[in-house]
Amino acid sequence: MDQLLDILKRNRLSVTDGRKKILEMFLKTPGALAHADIEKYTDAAFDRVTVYRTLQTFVDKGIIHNIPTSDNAILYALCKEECADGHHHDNHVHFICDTCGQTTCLDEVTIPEVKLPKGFRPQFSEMVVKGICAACQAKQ
Amino acid sequence: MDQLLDILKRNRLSVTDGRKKILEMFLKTPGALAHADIEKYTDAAFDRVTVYRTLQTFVDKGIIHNIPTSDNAILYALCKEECADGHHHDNHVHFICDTCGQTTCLDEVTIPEVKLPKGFRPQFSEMVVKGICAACQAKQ
DNA sequence: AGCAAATTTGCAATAATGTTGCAGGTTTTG
DNA sequence: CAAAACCTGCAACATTATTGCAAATTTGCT
Ligand SMILES: [Mn+2]
Ligand SMILES: [Mn+2]
Ligand SMILES: [Zn+2]
Ligand SMILES: [Zn+2]
Repeated sequence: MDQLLDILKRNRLSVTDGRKKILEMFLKTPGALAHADIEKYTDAAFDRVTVYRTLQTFVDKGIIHNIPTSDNAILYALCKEECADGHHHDNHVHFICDTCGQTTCLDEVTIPEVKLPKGFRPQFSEMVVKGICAACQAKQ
Repeated sequence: MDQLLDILKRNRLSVTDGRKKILEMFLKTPGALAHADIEKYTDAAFDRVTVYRTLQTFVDKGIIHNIPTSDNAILYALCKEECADGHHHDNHVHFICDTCGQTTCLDEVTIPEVKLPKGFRPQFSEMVVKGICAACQAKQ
């Protein structure tokens, strides 16, 4: 069975055109996507509201995770196998390229633990590194 | 001289009611603030636009820095002495409490370096830890 | 295939958030 | 104190996000 359908079925989601198209986009794209990217790619074939709801559904199901940023953009990227239904395990570093603007999941780079001041109990960490990505570096 | 005036003078900013009030709020607050917090605290005495512009000015001058989040809120917190005019040096970890919602600058906790895949050149890192803060832990 | 139930979508309305130009007001400079 | 520099508030506009509800689609079942 198609990977796309497999993911939707596994998460007990109805298979609809919008979900297929949006999920397809995530499977094809190496980096992260913002709401705006999806609207552009799908050529506004789906209502904005549908895109919002689809992204939220995918996050809830553990199909995609979001990436913290300092500006006001919410970015999303595909989760690996281990995430499921409300339990995310995306403890990898994210890289944002200053040159091309692309955000990459560095799945093989684990977020290091840090020693916190007395009394703080950590549960989950996020780390974003900015700089120049491998692709842009190679073009120099 | 008052700390408040000192900071404004040092950054060659006109001393206005709005800037005094907003800066005062940052000096008093242990955690981070969002635009909405400031509007609430100042009781809408200043126009929204003025608040936006004041925050932007403070960021430009290196008086405050912003903090990455996964949702759509931009948070701001005071910078330490070393930041100035467009050159931020806030390489500390931020902590977001799941219980009280407060975001804290852990100034003494430095963001660790990570080994990136071949070709990636890092320039700047951000790290956010979520969990239960010292204050909330103590109340248990 | 055909039908009923469950789910999803699009539309419209509304809210929240952020940006810009400009005239009038305030602060600074000397 | 006066002129210059700077800052603020208003209005208008733009973008982004949320909600309720009816129509459309998908699913589960015969
Ligand atoms: Mn990721
Ligand atoms: Mn900080
Ligand atoms: Zn790049
Ligand atoms: Zn707390």
